[in-house]
Amino acid sequence: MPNPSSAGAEKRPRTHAEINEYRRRTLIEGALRSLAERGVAGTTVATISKEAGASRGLLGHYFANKDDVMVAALQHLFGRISESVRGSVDRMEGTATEKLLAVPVSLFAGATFTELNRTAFLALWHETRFNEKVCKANRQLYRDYIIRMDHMVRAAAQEQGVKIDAKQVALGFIALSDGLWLGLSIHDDVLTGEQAVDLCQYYLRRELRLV
Amino acid sequence: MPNPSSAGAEKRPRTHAEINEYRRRTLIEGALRSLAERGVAGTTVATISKEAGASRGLLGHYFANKDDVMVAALQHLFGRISESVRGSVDRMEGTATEKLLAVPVSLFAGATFTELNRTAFLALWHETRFNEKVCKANRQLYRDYIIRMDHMVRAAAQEQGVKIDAKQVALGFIALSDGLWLGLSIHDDVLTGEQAVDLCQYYLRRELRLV
DNA sequence: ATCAAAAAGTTGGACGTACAACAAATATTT
DNA sequence: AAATATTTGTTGTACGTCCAACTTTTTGAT
Repeated sequence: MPNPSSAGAEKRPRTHAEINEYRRRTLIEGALRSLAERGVAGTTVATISKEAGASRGLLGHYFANKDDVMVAALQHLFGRISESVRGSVDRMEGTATEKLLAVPVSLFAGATFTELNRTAFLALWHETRFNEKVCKANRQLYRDYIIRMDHMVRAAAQEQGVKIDAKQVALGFIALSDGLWLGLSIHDDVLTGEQAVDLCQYYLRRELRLV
Repeated sequence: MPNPSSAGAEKRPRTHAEINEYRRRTLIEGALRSLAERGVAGTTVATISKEAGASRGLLGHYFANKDDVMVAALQHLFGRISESVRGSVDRMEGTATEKLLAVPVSLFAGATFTELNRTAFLALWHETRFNEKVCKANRQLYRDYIIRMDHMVRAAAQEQGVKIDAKQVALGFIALSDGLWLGLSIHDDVLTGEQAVDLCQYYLRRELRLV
């Protein structure tokens, strides 16, 4: 009964290629849901499979072991967020500065800044400390993320005609937004998404001498 | 044989009061070491007890269950860091502004910013999502932390004669430093402790109109 | 001050549960 | 019919909690 809990109405895949893609994806999404709902310690082959609407044994057919599922889950989650941000930034028309300031908006927008994403991300960040493969994957993803932010900051700085250490500003922004992401996921009462966006934009404006 | 791995030379406690304090402390420290070395999923009653130099059954004598150990571990860790920062700030002579700028220095100093502290903290932050008691304890600790930072920011702002939203600045600083704490614990190659201090101080100086 | 009874600290094993990984059998696609 | 997908049962390990036996400290009557 391939009918994962939250996937909703998806027509059943028929060809081997379709099945393969479908199972991989639903198992990964099941892993993320399980991580978000039950945490690292509570996530087992059984919970992942159940969330994915598959049997226990099927996980072994698509992944060598549980650790590999975690790696795929991190890449999937990071990729989803990254694409969402990049998509909404690329789609918009405006100056490099405006695009840079749109990043935090997208980062803390409803579709991205969900309970599932936040909690799963925290779980996988924890996982990086004890799973070498997850750690390596995360390093690579962050390297690319830093480079992308560095480019955006540099373009905006050039546009504003200010000389700044773009790398440093990019790292500061990433640290700030990560802190807000994880902090907010714990203290819903202390800070709203809007405040988080404000703090990030304020930080960037400051660095670009716009305030 | 009450001889915890890393506690070193401590004379064996004799009185019930001493024993009680000693066991509680070493069990909590054992839990933190286990969390840092093995993570949430790898930390069991057996690993905690082993790190503490006690038998498995003893944990049940001092704590109702494993979850309660986690709560105590979070309070212990947070308290240790908090006292370290507060101690080094209170001890120094200087203006309110200088004291505020000393916070990030203390936060990223060798004694506090250790692999053990970082990894254990990340593990316990993850734990907050799935352990109601840990979550509540963390909320209270952060509430106090925010209030303390808010006071320090307010004092520094008054000293500099600038009007700022102290709460907002405090939250921004906490998010930034948390992001750097956790980010750095994952990417040792990207950022040094000095850079983290610079970023935090720069942020605060900016808000105080010192740059 | 002495010393036995009480209290507190401590241990390692037992129990039931649940895990990841494997294997053999069945169903579906090619 | 061959290959691939999928399920269910099995295996050995390890978990948290409980518990009965044992040791050390404390108490209090003398």
